Amino acid sequence: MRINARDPRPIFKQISDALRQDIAQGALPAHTAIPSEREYAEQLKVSRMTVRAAINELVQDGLLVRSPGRATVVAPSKMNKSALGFMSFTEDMQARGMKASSQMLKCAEEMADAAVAAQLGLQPGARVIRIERVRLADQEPIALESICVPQHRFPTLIHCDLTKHSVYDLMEYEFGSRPSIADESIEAIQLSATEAKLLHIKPGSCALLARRVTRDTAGNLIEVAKAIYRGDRYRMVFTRQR
Amino acid sequence: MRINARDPRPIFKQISDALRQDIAQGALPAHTAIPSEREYAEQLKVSRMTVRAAINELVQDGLLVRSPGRATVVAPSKMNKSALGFMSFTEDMQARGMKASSQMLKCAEEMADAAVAAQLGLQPGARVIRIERVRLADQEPIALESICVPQHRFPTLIHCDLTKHSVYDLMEYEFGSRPSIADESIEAIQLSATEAKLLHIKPGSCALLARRVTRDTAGNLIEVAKAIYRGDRYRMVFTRQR
DNA sequence: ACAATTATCTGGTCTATACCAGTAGTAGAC
DNA sequence: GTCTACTACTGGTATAGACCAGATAATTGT
Repeated sequence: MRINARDPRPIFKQISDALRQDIAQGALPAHTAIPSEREYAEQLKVSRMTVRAAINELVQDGLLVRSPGRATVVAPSKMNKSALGFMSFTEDMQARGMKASSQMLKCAEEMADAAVAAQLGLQPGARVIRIERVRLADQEPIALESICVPQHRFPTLIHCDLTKHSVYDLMEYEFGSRPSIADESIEAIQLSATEAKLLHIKPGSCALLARRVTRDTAGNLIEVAKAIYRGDRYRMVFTRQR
Repeated sequence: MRINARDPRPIFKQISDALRQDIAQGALPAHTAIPSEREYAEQLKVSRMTVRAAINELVQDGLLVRSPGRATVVAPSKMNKSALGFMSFTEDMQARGMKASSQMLKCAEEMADAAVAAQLGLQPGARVIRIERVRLADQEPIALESICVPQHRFPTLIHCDLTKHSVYDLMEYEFGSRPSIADESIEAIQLSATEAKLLHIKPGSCALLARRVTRDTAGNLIEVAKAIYRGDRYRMVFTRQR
């Protein structure tokens, strides 16, 4: 490896790119200790701070792990995967080895109220599709779900067979809009009489209220969702990284 | 703002924390240009590279945006919710513009029970440090928190001043173990009489129960935490990507 | 009044050096 | 042999300076 002065990339970028490639190609397997920062600096005839800038980039990306006093080593590949990800109810239950089904409460076009319009970036009164369902896992009611999507983006969604396909699958494969990133909030609430009845439990029981605003890969706002999960049957799990 | 030489945090961290707080509290609204790196350096009597390190952290977190030739500005608020990534209670409250404090219930070394030992990858009976606190936001009790860390990795943690520094900061800067990735689960529960009393609300009220197992950047298991948040005062927010 | 130049800002990169706190191997004391 | 003290390493932090390219504002020349 050598530094090329005519390369338009900054020096630290040349170093980090070369290192990144070595790791990707397996020339540096997991747990391998890379040469020390001072060694790199001397060998490449650059300052140690420049080498550090290069290594910092890869540490940030989770490809390298620093061990003060010891060395910097290539991260095990399991750490390289960003494990956080959100799922539709269908996927969620599938991951738990249960079968998801639904009981439709409402599926209709309507005018967006002010709150929903704002969350979806629409004019108040724009047309949206609202789908309300009781969600079941292995035939047992687990959650109440209400989702709202802009009508102009998914015009024929109300005519699709929602018992056969998950809404997310339809969004992606029928309308070319893949859910990609979501802002979510979770709080603990007490169930009202109506909600409790639909979930077959006592009014006043505890439940999780999850709200979600979803964007597709292009950054379009595609869904606002509200879901109420039985506190006695559902635990939400996820992975966070910082 | 001033640099405190007796603060265990490195200088760049003191600067970035102060800036982060200013942004969270609205002292620096979105699109505000912050002073130039050279200005900060001169005013705080530190090197420009140190200021850069602090600003880099916030740019990384999406709180600041650099504009070469112009200035560094506060990111628009929709971007700057330090959304993805997990946080300590202290950071969480800081992000909401509130002041975190604690009321210590327990801080002691003890034997790990089977469950905790398994989660931390220790032998049953290994020594752990348990810290139980009531967490307050702006003097109001919000959460009950119980964390458990392996004694061998943070041997002197019980002697640290936990009122001055967050446990995560101490882990990172006193013991060189930066929390990096966490498996978390959330459920809705009813408060017991004891819990309700500590939180100053009625027994049987709804609450969020969050459990967390945390690893540091090197992949070591460093913490199991359990936190109970008042349902009427706390909403957990985060961003998911898939 | 307008356009072109210049001076002075900004962040981006880089150097060379320094000291610290840990880790680990080794040489010497016992 | 075993233990301790030393030493040579590691990455972590910090300094003070330097030059670059792009953006901007001030100063020119016309």
